[in-house]
Amino acid sequence: MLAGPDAYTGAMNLMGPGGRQRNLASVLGLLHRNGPLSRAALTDATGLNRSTIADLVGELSRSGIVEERAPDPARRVGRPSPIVAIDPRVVAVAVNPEVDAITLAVVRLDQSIVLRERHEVPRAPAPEETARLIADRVAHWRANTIPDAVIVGIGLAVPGLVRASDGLVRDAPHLHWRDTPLRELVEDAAGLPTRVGNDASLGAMAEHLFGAARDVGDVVYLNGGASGIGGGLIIGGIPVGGADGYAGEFGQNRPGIADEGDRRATGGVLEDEVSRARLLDAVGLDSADEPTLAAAVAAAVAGDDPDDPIRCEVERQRRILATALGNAVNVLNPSVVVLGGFLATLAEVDVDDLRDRVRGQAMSASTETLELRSACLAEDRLLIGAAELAFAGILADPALPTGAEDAERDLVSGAAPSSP
Amino acid sequence: MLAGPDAYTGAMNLMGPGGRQRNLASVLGLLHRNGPLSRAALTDATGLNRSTIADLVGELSRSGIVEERAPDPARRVGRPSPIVAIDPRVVAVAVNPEVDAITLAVVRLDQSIVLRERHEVPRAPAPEETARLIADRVAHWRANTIPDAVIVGIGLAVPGLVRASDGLVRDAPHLHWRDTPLRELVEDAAGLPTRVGNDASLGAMAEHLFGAARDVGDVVYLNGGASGIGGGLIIGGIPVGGADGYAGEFGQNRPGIADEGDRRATGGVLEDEVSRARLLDAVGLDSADEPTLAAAVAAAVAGDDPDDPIRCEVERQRRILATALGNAVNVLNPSVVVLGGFLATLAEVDVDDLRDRVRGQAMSASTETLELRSACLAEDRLLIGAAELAFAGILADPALPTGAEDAERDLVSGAAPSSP
DNA sequence: GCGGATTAGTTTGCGAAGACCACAAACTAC
DNA sequence: GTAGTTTGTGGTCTTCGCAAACTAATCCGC
Repeated sequence: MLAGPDAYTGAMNLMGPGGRQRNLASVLGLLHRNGPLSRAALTDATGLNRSTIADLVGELSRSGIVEERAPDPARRVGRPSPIVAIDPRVVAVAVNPEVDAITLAVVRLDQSIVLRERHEVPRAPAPEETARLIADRVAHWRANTIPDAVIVGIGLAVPGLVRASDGLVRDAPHLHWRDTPLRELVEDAAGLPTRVGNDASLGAMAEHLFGAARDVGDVVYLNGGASGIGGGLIIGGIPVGGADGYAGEFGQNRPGIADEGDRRATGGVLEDEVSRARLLDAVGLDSADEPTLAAAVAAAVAGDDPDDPIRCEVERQRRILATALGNAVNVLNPSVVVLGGFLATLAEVDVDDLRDRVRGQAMSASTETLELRSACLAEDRLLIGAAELAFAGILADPALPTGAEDAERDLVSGAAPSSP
Repeated sequence: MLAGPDAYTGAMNLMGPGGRQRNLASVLGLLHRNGPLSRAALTDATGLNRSTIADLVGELSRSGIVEERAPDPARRVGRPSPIVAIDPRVVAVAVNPEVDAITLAVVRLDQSIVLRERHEVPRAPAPEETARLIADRVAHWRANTIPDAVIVGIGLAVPGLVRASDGLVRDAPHLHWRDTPLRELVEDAAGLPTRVGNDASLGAMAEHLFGAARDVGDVVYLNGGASGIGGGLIIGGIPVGGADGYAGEFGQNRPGIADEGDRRATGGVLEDEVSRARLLDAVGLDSADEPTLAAAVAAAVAGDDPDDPIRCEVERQRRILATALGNAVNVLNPSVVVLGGFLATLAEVDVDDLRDRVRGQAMSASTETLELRSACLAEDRLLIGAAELAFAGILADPALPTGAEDAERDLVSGAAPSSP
């Protein structure tokens, strides 16, 4: 594009993300987080002018990112306002590779999950294998399952340390991945913009946006899984990665252990002391899903034998967990702590008691308004979090091309989707 | 203000802080953080157009917030660019009440300290006393010392828990203040916009902006004082307060203590185990300033007696400190940890060794790029932090009236400052 | 069921703000 | 001095959001 001396090149405003982009993002963000809203509601929420909202919605609609529906059967006086909703065709691919399986999903920008596939693998999958599987499945879906979808990108939730800047998996011990350029691998294989994140951090983001900590600005999230304890932080409404994206590794912390008799592991590392394996051991099971474990724990605690070994182990783990949470609360002053996995099981034995214990270990002021909650998105959590990574781009700058415009244009002109 | 049917009420853009305000703030922020810059440098740094920078600087200049100087004797080819600097008349009042004294200062928006006064008090000052002193001194300065200064507000650094939302001092144990509406008290007494913050958090902000962690986005700051250990966080370049503003209280944490023999206090609270008092005790002094203490510690460590009690105590505290730092690093993945007060003394015994110890206690990836640094702003730190609090308003929205315009107008018109 | 009240979409014009351009100014290097 | 470079300046143009006036669609009271 040659720009003559008098041509106004426009388009690129060097001011950076400002003005228009910002407003588009705020409208789209509202729809993304809150679900469908009337134009009137958008006007209210953004504080923008009616005409401006009309214009913004028009632009998003023309880009194929949102669609307008007839107003709800109005229950109020006045002219009914059309409902603006996210176009269901805008989706992301979410992937969660684990030791025993790779889970893939297609997640809509409106946060609903279109499809989910679990591919069992005999042993920990190699990165290349994972990339290939993703590419295959994406191609297959595009051709068959969701031909009219616009896939804006791929998000991966990896159980391990991930460098945020370039999607390099530094160390995922259970997958035996070390310094794996996963983002590059997947991007090359599937030909779609790809982002990689730590599973627990993405879980935190999902719980913050759509789960137990919805609309809460300062959240500490801790998840207890079979392989350890991971976590994530939301501070001031923003997911925290730290300098390299490794933030949130509560599992490696060494909390104080008040009673030396409570110590089981030599290092005093949280995830060695508070662990699902020890809990299973006490319960006398080799493996169990979370409800089974929870039931066994609940039964032991409900019994009246104060020396019940299950009960003792639960109490021991709760004591140490309380100290770890107290430390986190002192430093971060969150308003909600969300617990997932077996940590939720541990907490639910008696949430109020655990809260009191945390209060005993942290400053009173910080714990006054503190709430402990159990995570609530279950198996969708990581997929929603991973999708969120893929959506980050379009949410930050909805004007950026994603392919949705083309689909829209094709639709409008009645032509077949452009694929040479 | 009546707005006729065709009057453009303008001024308030419901878009919130956008466009103009943003650009003014970014120019002013650059000057505030970097010191004087040429207009060309501003153009570069902001990415804005030359003409836009001219306009913005013009507006700031007309408001009396910045001034333009003749270009530096140019050393480069091309037309020299005028230097834009912050007007030295724009100041804030910074206050740091302590048990034995109240320190007040007048700090320029360019971060230089115009004057500092230390008012010794026989016993912990009452809040009302503090407010009255501030009001008196401000009145005095206005009349005598700095008649042409424009005081944009008052910032207080309080050693205790401060609720960020309303400047309520929840608990400042050494001052015996509890649930004291300090912001209100000072605002009423002095008639100036007032902000209150925790001393350590403000120290963190100062070190981040102008000190040891300058230009570093993710910082953990820990300060060891006579009364305990306080701290502050900078995450993604933003000072972190948490839900209520109490974040950063590392001193109340309970880190793991690997060797039970290292335990001195029953609770295992960091600031009971790692404390200046215990260090002084080991050194055999009743009280000492930091250099004296540091010298004694250095001497003991330099000696070749491995059983030297000072050396042992230092090593013990370093072991526990390392665990506490490891915990913080795991959770926050900062790129720099800044240590102040006696914690700097402890660290400086052997910084590399302490770093290695932290590495041993935290995940390797997070500590790869980790740096431990000593704080460097000394006694100015809290005052600069407090002033920053007072400047927050003008920095966020330079267009907001501060009184600087009036001073400028008076100056230009040659009239005496308006004071009825 | 009809007119007023209410709420919200639509259209039009305006003003703010920043980008680009052409030109002038000020300096260095040769 | 002249050429080349960098930067300030002023004018024009585009974008974007707002206000105002109008219109549309609903509810409500009588």
